[in-house]
Amino acid sequence: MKKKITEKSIELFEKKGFTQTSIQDIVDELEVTKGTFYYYFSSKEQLLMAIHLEYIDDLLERQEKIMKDERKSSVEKIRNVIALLINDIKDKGPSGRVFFREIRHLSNHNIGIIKKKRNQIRLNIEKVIRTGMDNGELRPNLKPDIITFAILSLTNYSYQWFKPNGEIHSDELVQIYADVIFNGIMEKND
Amino acid sequence: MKKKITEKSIELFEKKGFTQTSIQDIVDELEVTKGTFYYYFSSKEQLLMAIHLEYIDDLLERQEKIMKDERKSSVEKIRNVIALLINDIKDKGPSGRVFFREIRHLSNHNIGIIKKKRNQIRLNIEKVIRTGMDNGELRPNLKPDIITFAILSLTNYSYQWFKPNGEIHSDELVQIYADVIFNGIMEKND
Amino acid sequence: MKKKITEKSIELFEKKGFTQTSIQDIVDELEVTKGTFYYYFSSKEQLLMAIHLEYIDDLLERQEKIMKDERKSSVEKIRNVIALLINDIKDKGPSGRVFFREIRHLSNHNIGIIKKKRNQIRLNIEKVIRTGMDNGELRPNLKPDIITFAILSLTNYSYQWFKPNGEIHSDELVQIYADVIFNGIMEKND
Amino acid sequence: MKKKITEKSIELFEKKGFTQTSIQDIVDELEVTKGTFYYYFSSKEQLLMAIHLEYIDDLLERQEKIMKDERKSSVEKIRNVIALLINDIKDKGPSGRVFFREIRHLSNHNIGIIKKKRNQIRLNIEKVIRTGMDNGELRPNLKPDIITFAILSLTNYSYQWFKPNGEIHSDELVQIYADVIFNGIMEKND
DNA sequence: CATGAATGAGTGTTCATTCAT
DNA sequence: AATGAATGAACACTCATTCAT
Repeated sequence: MKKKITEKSIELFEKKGFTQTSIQDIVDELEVTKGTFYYYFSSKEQLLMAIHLEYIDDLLERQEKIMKDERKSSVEKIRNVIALLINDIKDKGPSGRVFFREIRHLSNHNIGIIKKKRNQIRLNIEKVIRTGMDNGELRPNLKPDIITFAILSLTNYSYQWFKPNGEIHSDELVQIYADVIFNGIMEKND
Repeated sequence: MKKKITEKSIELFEKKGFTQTSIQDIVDELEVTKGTFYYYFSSKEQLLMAIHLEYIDDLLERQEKIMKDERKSSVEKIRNVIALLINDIKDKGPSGRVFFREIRHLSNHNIGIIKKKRNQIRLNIEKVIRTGMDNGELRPNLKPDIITFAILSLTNYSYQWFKPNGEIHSDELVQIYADVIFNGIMEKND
Repeated sequence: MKKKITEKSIELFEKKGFTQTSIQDIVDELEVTKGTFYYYFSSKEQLLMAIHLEYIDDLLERQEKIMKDERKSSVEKIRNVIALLINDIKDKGPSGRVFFREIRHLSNHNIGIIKKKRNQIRLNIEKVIRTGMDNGELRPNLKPDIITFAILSLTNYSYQWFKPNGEIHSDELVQIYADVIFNGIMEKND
Repeated sequence: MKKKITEKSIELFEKKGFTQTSIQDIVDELEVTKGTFYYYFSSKEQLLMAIHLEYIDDLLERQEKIMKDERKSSVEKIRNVIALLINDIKDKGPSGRVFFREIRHLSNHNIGIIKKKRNQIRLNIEKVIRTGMDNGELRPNLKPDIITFAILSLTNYSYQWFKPNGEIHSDELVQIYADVIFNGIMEKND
């Protein structure tokens, strides 16, 4: 039941937004009553927090698996992380959108917890960029923090427009984005 | 007074979000009454629409001024548009954030109007990319629509993290982002 | 202007009801502002009272003209009064409907004034019925007060369903109603 | 509680009118809160509709019981219907008054539903008049539709003035009204 | 585990009225 | 004679939350 509530909530939060979705809406769709909801969650915010935690913990775990793989070059790791973040939108689209949009409705305390984990993801990318700069895979004059933001912008903003079942496939998008990031769009005349 | 209401609303919408900001909050801060608000705006949504229109119309106008300048190369135009979009966040930060976050609270009809203008901005970028590809400034094998999304991701997502008064100056950010987009981050070994 | 306000108000009060019609609605239709309204009327209720007074005073005056005519029999007078009340709906339909429906929105003091005049109309009918009973025109065993209510029911309720431009003409309605009142509907077997 | 709300609402709607009665007024009198009201009724209009439906359905049902009674002559049926309608005002006075006065505040859709049932009552009377004309109980030259309006005028308008605990008893009123309708008020000279 | 009745604070909105100009 | 800005009290309605059963 807890699982069912979470899933239906994600669906509704994505469609109508957190504030616009009432507990009543959620329990109506599940054909239970409000009492049931409050048996499993102590508040609407706690439900939102659960959704956020599940999303970010899973993502972080999978990212760190990539990061720890010593057989991969820095470039490969970056490419893998881009793939991870883009594919997440394909596979867990609604919860991703909820994650990016509704964090504001958490309490300050909970926002802190989530942001810490989000920062961890960012710092992991920054670190691999630094490594790549040091070992000659990447240009030596980059600002790793800004480059990290550039990568996260590409991936995170894609939830705003990327339709997983649309014309372009997520694998193709990953390839194009990686190509832009690594090679740029300008014609090289040498 | 209409101006004062709009400005205070943008400030509050940015801080607390559209739904979390009540008309009461707005008029309390201005030390007027709700009647005054409704003398100037027929509804809360109409106020939000006014904010959106003002933002997008100004942006579109300035973009088209760049696009029409025949002395500029495609690369220059792209660089100028990146600068335009990034600097907007510096100069009109709060309304930009409201613009990107609260569009959902407009009616479908109004969303349509805004999206049409937003699409125009996107299509203008796409067009200049195509021109650059045709005249040899840009690599010939690009997907202009996706590249456009990449550029918009960089600029639009920056409102999420870029602090205009922080360590990094907006001009510097523009330069780095343009460098990434044009040249990529990978070291060229030739 | 005062006349214009009154007329437009009657029109709107009939269409939407007194409470549902705002001062704003009235002045919008006349393309003036609320200030203008309050220059001519001190309150919304005073406007309603003016409408009521105009209606009832005119009606009462015309009824008393009928009553004082010594050449008319009682039966003729009753028939004339029925015609007067029915035709009023044809000629001054909207204000009649406002009169019958919106009196409740007057203050107690004003309701008293109107009801006094309305009672006068009723008592005038009652008196002519008594006269008719005394002089043998009408059956001697009637209750004049109840008969009066019967007559007023027929005429006053007609505003609820009678459409002046519909199939039946008001003259015909008067004739049928007078026939019912005077002769009844039962077949006489003698 | 639903019953209590309905009853108190009828009482208040009758005293002050639908528009002039706020939900707050209703719940204050019952010493509950607005939330309770909205737990039982989804809107103020829905409450009004419930009142209307209860009134008209009961009336229609009782009328049709009279109409189907084959032992009764047409004249008897008409007399019974007059008694039914008049007594309803005695027994369910307030809801009758609400019924006749506040229908306008229903939505068009709901007005349609109620009017259909109201028309059924009217058509049932019209039919029995036609039968009476055919079988010689009533004068053959009547207009059944207008006569029906006459009867309904007498009964329906009585809510405007008839006080069940006043001088005159409802049985007496029925008798007088039936006498007027059947025999008229004019002295027959034969 | 789950229900359903009830709460109470809050929301956007309306509107008759006032008043300086 | 008319305007337009402003008021403030009221209104229908919403909703997260509580709690006895």
